[in-house]
Amino acid sequence: MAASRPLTERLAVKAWRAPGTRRRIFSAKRPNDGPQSRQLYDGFYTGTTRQERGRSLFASEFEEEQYRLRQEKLQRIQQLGVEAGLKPLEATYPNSFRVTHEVPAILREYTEVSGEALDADRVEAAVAGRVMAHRRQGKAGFAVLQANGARLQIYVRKDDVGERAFELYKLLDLGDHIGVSGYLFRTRTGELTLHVRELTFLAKAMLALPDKFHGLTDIELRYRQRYVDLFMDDGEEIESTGVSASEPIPSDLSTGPERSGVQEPASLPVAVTTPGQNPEAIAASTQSLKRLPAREVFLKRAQVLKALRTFFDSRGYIEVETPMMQPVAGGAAAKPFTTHHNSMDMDLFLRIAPELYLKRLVVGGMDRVYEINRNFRNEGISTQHNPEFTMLEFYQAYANYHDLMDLTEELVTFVANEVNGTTLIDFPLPKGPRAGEMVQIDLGKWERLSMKEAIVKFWPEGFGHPPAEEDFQSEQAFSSFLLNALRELKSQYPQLETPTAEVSGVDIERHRYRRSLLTIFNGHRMLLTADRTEQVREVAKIMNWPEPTDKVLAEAEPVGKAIAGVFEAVAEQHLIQPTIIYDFPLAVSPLSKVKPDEPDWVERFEFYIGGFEVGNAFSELNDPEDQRRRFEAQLGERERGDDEAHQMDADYVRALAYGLPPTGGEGIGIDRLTMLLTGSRSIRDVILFPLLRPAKKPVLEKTDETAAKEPEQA
RNA sequence: GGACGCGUAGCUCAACUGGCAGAGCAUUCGACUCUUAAUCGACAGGUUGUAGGUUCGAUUCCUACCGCGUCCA
Repeated sequence: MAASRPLTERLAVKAWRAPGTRRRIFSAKRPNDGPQSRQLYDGFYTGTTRQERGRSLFASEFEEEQYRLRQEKLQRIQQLGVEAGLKPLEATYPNSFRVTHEVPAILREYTEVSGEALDADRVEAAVAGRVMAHRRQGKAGFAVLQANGARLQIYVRKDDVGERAFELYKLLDLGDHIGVSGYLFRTRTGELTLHVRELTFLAKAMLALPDKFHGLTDIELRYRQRYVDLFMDDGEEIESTGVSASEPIPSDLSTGPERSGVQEPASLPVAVTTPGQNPEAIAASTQSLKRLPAREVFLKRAQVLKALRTFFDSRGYIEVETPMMQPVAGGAAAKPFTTHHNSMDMDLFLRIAPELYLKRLVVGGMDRVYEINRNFRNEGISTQHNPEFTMLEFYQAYANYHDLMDLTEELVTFVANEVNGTTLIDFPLPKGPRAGEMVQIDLGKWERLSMKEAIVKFWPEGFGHPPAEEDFQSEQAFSSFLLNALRELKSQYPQLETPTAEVSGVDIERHRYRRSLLTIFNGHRMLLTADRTEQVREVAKIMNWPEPTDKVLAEAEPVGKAIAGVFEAVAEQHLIQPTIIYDFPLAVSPLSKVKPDEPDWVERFEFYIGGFEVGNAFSELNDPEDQRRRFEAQLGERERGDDEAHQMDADYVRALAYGLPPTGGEGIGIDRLTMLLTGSRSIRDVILFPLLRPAKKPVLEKTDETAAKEPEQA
């Protein structure tokens, strides 16, 4: 059958590119149409309605042409099938195919069996899969079938399958699904191959597969068309950051002797293949320097979930499901998504955390509960943030945060061993001054630091002395301390207020780091209470800033917020090996129980791995009066403009009034944990369908009517 | 929200200082009964993300916008 003339000749109309797309599309809604082009355009799909034209979209004429050609092939496949006695639909889209072996099972079972053994004792098999390679060689050919993530070569010879089946074989395209039966053998080069005797067509790929060697490398396309990514992606070498990996961070950023990450040998290929390791271990470590194929990542994700359930189920926890739509979005500091229930005429929020419901269950006598489910936060998107993400939360009555620290270490170690068979991971740091650097992390080795200790330990050089215990004691003390730090920095580093884009002759990374610290130490965060007017003025003077306005002066923050902010600025990025940071300021912890002897601090910890927060836990506040007061304080924060401040939840206070036993509770970000266990640099790599802006280019959606008509027009 | 980078054929990538937009894979046609990123021969495939500007001339320079990425906030 002759290829038809290019569509352009027939249609005399040019495709245009929709704004913001890389592809040319046909659409009835073409902007800026002149009368002439509109006329031509209207003639494009004769006999179809305007609406249908609007939906009849291909990436290009080329793709449309190809789609049509494959429809013609499908017709011929149908003919072949009908000649062989099949009904038309059985020939093109049969309902099933009975396999005797799964491809991965065949590979497992016969990988060690020699060609001679296979010839002597023939193994018959029927398998099915997607055609991923198609090599014709005159009256024979090899193809590669992929199923369940495994690939098996097949050998098709005209003499063996007959004229009709070989015609069918010639009509196959990459991406088609077929079933084959025959016997196993080894080729001259030793590859396990199925010698085909019968060939059954199962389904057609109407669109072209990506480059067979490179696959999809366009990150956007991998996320948007995950269905392609999943069967095409076979991983890739992680770009070598070997040079920066072995370089320590600039010396004036590393203060103490405790930069454990720096002193670790970088996990270069050379480093992992130390003598004495068995071959599998070497292979495994070498492999881990490759990005895992998408499919593998999501298989591991499933194993993570399974391991978590095993862990909790075996400890007497009950898995529960609590509302995702909540009248009050509580349990965390975050902006919620809003939705509306029509028949009840009621606004609802997608939950930002299950916390308050789970604690209600503990009130109800479910002493150990856990939930693994989605949370939704209406915030920015980054390599560690997706608007919907999966959270594990668990609560245990009669436990406190010390118990949970032990449990956390046990849990992470257990999951790592279940999923990877080891607690060692090679992980590309996703952010901070060492972003992109490969580090080796041992998920079985944990360090514990109080927040105060962490601030002292990671206090940067050039900012004066780190805070002393008494500096944390009062607002006044911490405020003066920060002020001195600022003075010190300014005296040591006069370029401080120069914008990063304008500095010259200094290390940009170092400069950026100082600037980012500055944002923590500066203006509004220095305003620890409303009565800081003089200090703010002094800061402004040091920094050559304009005289603070009343608005700035009014934006006072509690000292606890400033301490937590300083912790994030100086310490978080250094917490690469698993680290528990415990004892948080009360001001940032509206649901935690205070420490009995330090009323401004609460029994709470977060744990950090790879430079970011993975989990958060505390001894739960169970005094309803105290809880009510804290909600009210949060309302005050909210009125001051903090729309992440916690909302009042009167029913939760009521639940507490029935009596919550002393309880420890914890939340763990499953996506982030999965990132660590799969070596993924972005949260989008561990979420099947991460949120993206809708593509302007619609994915294929062609009406049957137009599709059927066109060949006839040719 | 800011800074930087990217956007060229279905896919993966070229195109020097502004000078005729090119290759591989895939597709189409042909050859080949042990190939494996098969090979060999031929054809076809493009409004260089969009809109404007500078220029004799723009994929290249400038502006705005769209999308994505990275870092920062």
